[in-house]
This record gives sequence, structure tokens and C-alpha cells, in this order.
Amino acid sequence: MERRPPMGDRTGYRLVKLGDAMLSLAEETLAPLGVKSKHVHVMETLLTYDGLSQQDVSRILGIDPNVLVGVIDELEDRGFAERRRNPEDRRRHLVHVTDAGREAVETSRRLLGAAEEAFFAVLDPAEVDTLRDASDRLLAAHRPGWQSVDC
Amino acid sequence: MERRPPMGDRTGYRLVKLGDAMLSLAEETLAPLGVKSKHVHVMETLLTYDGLSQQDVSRILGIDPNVLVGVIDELEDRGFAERRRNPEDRRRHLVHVTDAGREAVETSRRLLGAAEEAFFAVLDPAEVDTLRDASDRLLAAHRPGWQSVDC
DNA sequence: TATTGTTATACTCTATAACTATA
DNA sequence: TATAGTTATAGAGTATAACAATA
Repeated sequence: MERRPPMGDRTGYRLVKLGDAMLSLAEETLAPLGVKSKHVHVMETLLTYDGLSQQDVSRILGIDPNVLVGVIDELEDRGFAERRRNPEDRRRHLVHVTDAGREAVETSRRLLGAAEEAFFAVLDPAEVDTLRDASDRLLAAHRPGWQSVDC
Repeated sequence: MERRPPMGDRTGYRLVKLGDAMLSLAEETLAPLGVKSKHVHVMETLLTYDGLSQQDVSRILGIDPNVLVGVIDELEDRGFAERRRNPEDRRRHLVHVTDAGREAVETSRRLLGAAEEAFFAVLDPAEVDTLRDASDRLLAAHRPGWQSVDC
């Protein structure tokens, strides 16, 4: 007999499941690069802003500083980043993204772009626009720190 | 200085964050009832279909049978469900939702409905419809077993 | 004294496999 | 032998607090 979860009608339930699906898509897409999405997020952030401390990165991404330690350890293991002491404040690290790391980020952009394009192919372009726009406004309204963080 | 995560432009990243936000909304809304969303999901499923075994429930909801054991233990602790042996196959349990459980489910529907209405208030009704419809089609296309499971 | 990065700890989730009782 | 429910165990993720080096 064919049965389905009765909460499937609820928009919120669908969006939770859709979020899961998008995360799985990202992780599966990035697996061949030997990294998870959080590694790419950290590298993207480091490449966008100059001279960030680990604290800055953790504030921008909303991940705990103690978690960031492990992520950067793993980036160093893969040769994608290097910790350098900040000479102006020797408590801080300036985390440098290597050429290999930059290349990995560029590949990840290409792979994720293609994966998402395929994923959203079942929708009209106008629907994808609405998804982009509506999710942005919902997060701006309900997630403090979604748009920008002071640091 | 004001800084934001550079991946915030990616639709997939937004939908992951939106899924997180929706899950938090549900858990915070249900907290006063002393249950998490998974407990409500199990009760909703039991109330919708008669005579389900725990295996059936775990197939419909996509949660592992060993996890379901703990969820039903907790529902019994709160007086929301009772395990009864199936006399036709004494290996199986018929899980019965008590009156208190049924009442909790009804309250949860009311609370979640109100919480979602407030959450989506920043959108036009047409945008909410698109969100509902697009998420359904994306899940149908990419999540095997989203629509229905055989059991 | 306060802050940055790090380590230690505990708690939750999840996934796998082993075990029991029934069939 | 196979299945339903249960238990045991290990791994990942997360959150909190303590700690060393530096300011």
C-alpha cells in the first residue's frame, strides 16, 4: 500500500526537506574535491576579505571559533591554506589561501553552479527567481546577521 | 566594518539556511508542548494510517527503526502513546496514540500554523504558493520516496 | 585584565551491527 | 531461516568551559 508522511502538506516541512536536499547536493558535488561545503565557505570568505582573523571568519559565517580550528587544520592538511602569525598582533592568525586552495574554490564554483542548474531544471526560470528572492527576504526578516555582520 | 558571507548569493546556500530557520521555528514552537517535531511526525503518521508497525512508520518517515524506539519511548513517557502487541503477529507492536497525544497533535497543528503564517508574512501570498509548489516539485524530482512509500 | 586561538569535555544525532523473541 | 523490535557501539557535529600566549 502506498503511504506518505501526512505533514508533507506543510510548507515548513517541505522547506526543511528541501534544505536537506540542497545540502546533500552540495556535499556530494564537492566530495570529489576532498572537501565539505564548510571548507569552501571558509576559503570563499578569506578570498573575499583581506586580513581576516579566525574570529572574524567565525563571526561572518556564524560558526564557532573552536570549530574553525578543525576546518583550517583540514585545509592546511590538503594544502589549501596556511596559518601565518599577524605581526601587528601576535595573538591572531592571518589565514592565507594557497594557489591550490584558490583553484579548488574556482572548481567548486563551477561544479556547484552546474549541479544547481540541473537541480532546478524542473522549475520555470521565474520560479527559481522567486525562490532566490523570497528566501533572501525571509532570511533577512528572521535571521539576524544574515545580511552582514560587524567585524 | 560590515561583512557578509560571499556564498549568500547562491540559491542553494539560501535554501539550506532557510531550511535551518524553518526547523528552528518548528522546534521552538513545539518546545512548550514538551516534544520535538519528530514526535509530532510520528503521532501524525500513526493517526493518519491504522495498524502501522514501527517498521512501517520508519519507512514512511525515513527514520531508522532504532531511532523510532527512542521516539516512542519518549512518547510513552509523556503519556502520548502506548505500545500494544499485535495479536496476529506477536513480533510487531501496534502503537496507539492516547487522547492526550491526539490533543497534543491538535495543539501542534494550531501552533505551527500560526508560527508559519507569521513567518511568511513578509511575502506576498502568491510567493508563498510558489514556494509550496516549487518545493514539492523539486522534492518529487530529487527525493525518491518523497511522495509515497510502499508498506 | 581582556582577547585569540586552542584544547577538553559533554551531549546530541546518526549509522551499523548484534541480540531476542517470534514467525 | 527470516523478520520486528531492541540494544550496544562508534562516529560526526555542536556547545561550553578552561587554558596558554599575547595584548
